[in-house]
Amino acid sequence: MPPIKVKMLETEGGKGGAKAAPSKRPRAQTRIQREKQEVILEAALDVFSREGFRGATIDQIAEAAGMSKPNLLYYFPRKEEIYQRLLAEMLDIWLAPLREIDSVGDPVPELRSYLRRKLEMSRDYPRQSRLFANEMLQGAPRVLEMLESDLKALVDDKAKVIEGWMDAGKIVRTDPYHLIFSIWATTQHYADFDVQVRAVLGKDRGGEGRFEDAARFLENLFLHGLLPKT
Amino acid sequence: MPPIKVKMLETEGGKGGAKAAPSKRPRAQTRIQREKQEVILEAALDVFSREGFRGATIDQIAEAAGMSKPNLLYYFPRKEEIYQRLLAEMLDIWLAPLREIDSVGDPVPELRSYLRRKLEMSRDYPRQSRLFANEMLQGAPRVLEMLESDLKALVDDKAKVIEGWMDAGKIVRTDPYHLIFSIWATTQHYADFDVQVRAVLGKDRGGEGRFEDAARFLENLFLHGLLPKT
DNA sequence: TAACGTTTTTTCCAACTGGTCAAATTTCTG
DNA sequence: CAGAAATTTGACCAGTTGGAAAAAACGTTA
Repeated sequence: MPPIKVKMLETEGGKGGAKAAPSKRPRAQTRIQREKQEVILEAALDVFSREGFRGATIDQIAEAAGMSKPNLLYYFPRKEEIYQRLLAEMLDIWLAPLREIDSVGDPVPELRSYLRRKLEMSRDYPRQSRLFANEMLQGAPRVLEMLESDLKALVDDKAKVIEGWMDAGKIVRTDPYHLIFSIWATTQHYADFDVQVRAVLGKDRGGEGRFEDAARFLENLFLHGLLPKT
Repeated sequence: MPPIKVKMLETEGGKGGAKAAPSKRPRAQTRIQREKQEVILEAALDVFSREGFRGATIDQIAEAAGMSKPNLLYYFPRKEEIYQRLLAEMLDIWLAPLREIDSVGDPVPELRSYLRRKLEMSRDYPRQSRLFANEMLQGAPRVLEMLESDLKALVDDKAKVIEGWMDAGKIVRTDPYHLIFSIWATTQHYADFDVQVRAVLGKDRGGEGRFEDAARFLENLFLHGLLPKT
């Protein structure tokens, strides 16, 4: 499956320093270039995921990256470019777990591992989750197209897989789309609403253990629900 | 229970036009004052819920409210004030459903109606939900305190109610906190990630009917889970 | 080490930002 | 209707913003 594309403004394919060498010949990327770009993206993820696109400033990002604003702009000539790059990178890893859902597998281990993987993503990549959430809140101006095409296609596909499980009587007949939504919602909640979760759980239960608790809870919820088996 | 307080910068208690009448006597609010403030808050909700605090500009809000920037500032001298007012108003209605959960009731209708009410809020007040989500993504700088005190207390209380149900064998023994989180997450998802939901469901299923479908699905999920009763 | 390409810094700019202020206009009240 | 109070407007301001330009500093390699 091809990597997800956010309409990108030609992110400086590798001219060797954005503004240099007009039409001479595309040089390979320097070590410094790779490193600094990494640092910048890292810092930008921090800022964008907190403030959203409009709320974030190049100065903030530059400061977080430990360099001057013009220096940063040397590597990424536009704010928009950094953001879109992060978004695209993000969407790719973010949807990987869903892609892995396999029709041949049994639903129980399959769903269980999907839940777990999504929860692990929330634990290990919370900023990416928040970046995406921010974009959604703004109405997804930059990814709407891809949601309607790529994402929809992917979910349609997996919904069919789930329906297959229902046909085989392996799981209860229900709406596969809303099932997927609820898995997204419950797992991403731990990244996007992390502050709230910690605040409510309090000092004692708000530590790393919360993810284990959440995993156990969600597994039970999705498999058995709340009512005792009569 | 007292209304939730966000530390507010004295939102102009009613001096009758923010800058007027220094120390004369607090006049009652004019009709125009009430009306315009309403219009402004309405417009501000639109903008803040999309762009977040930093991303929103007074100009945008003024334009959406159909007035000039200085005119808007006549009613709310600070951007921060508008935002905090919205936040406080919002938290109050937002938590109402949770407050209503009753210990004497039976868990099934009680949880069912909580789910429904929360989902209705997502349908009827999506902007408020997104406003709150935006605040959470930013790390809840303005409401963290109240989350740690008021909200925690409220959830602690309701968690006890739920535990009572477990003790009585009415529902399966599980973590009441994560149960509440998952109800929040699943229901608010339909407001916060509305674009995504619509995009994935497509034109045909993305209409208003999606809330009925979601309600049915969530009810089943929370009560019975996915595995067929053996 | 000289020459060249890369990286960084300094300076600058026009547009936008939140907000002020006084004057002009409108609305209300007696 | 007159006068006072409330509302609206236009001009303005200092600080911030995204970004351009050019020069200075640095690194590499012939």
